[in-house]
Amino acid sequence: MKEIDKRKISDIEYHSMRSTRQRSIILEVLQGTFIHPSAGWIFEKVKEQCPHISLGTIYRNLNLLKETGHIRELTFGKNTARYDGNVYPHHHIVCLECGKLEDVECTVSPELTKSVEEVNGYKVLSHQLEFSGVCPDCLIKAEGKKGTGTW
Amino acid sequence: MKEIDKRKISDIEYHSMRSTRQRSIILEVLQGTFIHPSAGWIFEKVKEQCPHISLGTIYRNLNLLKETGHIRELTFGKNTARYDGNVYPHHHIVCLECGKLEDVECTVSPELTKSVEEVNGYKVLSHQLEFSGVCPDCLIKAEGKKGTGTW
DNA sequence: ATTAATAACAATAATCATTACTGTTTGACC
DNA sequence: GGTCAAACAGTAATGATTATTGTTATTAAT
Repeated sequence: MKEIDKRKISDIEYHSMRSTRQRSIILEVLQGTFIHPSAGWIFEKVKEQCPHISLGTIYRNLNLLKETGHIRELTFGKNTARYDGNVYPHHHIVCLECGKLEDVECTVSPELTKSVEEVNGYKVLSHQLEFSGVCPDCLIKAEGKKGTGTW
Repeated sequence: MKEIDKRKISDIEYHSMRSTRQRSIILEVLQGTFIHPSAGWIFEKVKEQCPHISLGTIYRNLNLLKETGHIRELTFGKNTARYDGNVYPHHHIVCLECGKLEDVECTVSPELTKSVEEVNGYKVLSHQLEFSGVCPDCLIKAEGKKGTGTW
């Protein structure tokens, strides 16, 4: 087997994927937003640069990028899956009113994981902490409505 | 408004639901298992006592029971929803090999929630901590396979 | 540079959990 | 027992995601 010079190839290629225009645009779009978009949103956005792309391509590439560790897939409750270009470990909070999904800076103590492994006997590979509530914008709207008595 | 004598009516009735045979059986089945079953599993189980029940009734009642706080709905990743008759606050761990879903005894510190409220400005209403890994049974199976070199 | 092999593509059909609809039955209250 | 809304069974519809098919484009070797 021939030795590969890793310096010459892009991150995507190193992960044994071809470098395609569609794939690059999808990754760029996802890394250029903070809204943790859905596959549909990404589809619309990528179409601006690549009008003939199909939804299947979006899904196929999101799965590939997820498997190679370039992006994260977030599945919150029964809602449609959303994607995160930030793979640095972090958690999320979702607004129950408007569906907004934001990052949360906090850490689950490693002792907690260790205790779960001891008590339940599992090998713990990952954990996910999800908060849900009402975002500042929706809190203000609710306050306004209360004041005018429109509900 | 007439005063209701809460002692005379069941918990379900107090929550402004009729007491129906189907609904009672669904709740009983769910409270009588620890496996956190899916709607389909509940459907099969309830059919033993109620052969003509339809899947729509299962879903409609699971949603009603959830909304009235009798049960919890667990949505783990993209998997099908699973239900928990234990509404006492607790968290879960899922086995990535066999899909088993078990309870975990641990608490997320209230300070964490408070800090999220302060930093992100949300009113936090709930949180969910989900571990994933490999359960003891599947760990043993994997060990066995390694030994015999069958993979 | 040409070409062969194959990964990725667009378009579309299929899947599957869940929800909505329709006409019928049943429980709660008088 | 009669009334009537709620709940039912059965089934059709929905919608996100996945699979399929034939075509195109990228890589790597000649």
